[in-house]
Amino acid sequence: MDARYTGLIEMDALFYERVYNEVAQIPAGRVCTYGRIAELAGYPKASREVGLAMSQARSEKQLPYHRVVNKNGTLAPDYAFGGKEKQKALLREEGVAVSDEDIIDMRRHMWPDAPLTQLSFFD
DNA sequence: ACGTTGACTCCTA
DNA sequence: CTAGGAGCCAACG
Repeated sequence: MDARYTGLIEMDALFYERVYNEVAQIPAGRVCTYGRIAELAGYPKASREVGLAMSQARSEKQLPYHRVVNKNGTLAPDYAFGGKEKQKALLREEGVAVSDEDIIDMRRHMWPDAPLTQLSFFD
């Protein structure tokens, strides 16, 4: 445990490793949110750090980080992929429905599946 | 050591 | 739909 950390995260390298591990498991045609990845990595409030991890992952690791989107179903900012069109194209190739307004239908593509208790009785 | 800054999320208005 | 604020926490200057 590195003393310089506030103590909430056990070890940055381990957290990042878990994040990459989870991202790698997102199936093609599905997407996941930063917050959900953070939860799966065992650190529920570190959604921003997941984004940081993505920005640092870059090319060496071959991660499907285009499948990580924010909770509203909107795409990453332009500078991340060199334009939203890039990420949109990647997702559409995999069968993810991205609207022309760059919105993903999260109810349909979210991975893992949302808890059943969240599903409406009237859907 | 401290202020700022994010590939974030949540809540209000 | 937008706008602002708060909470979040590692990274960076």
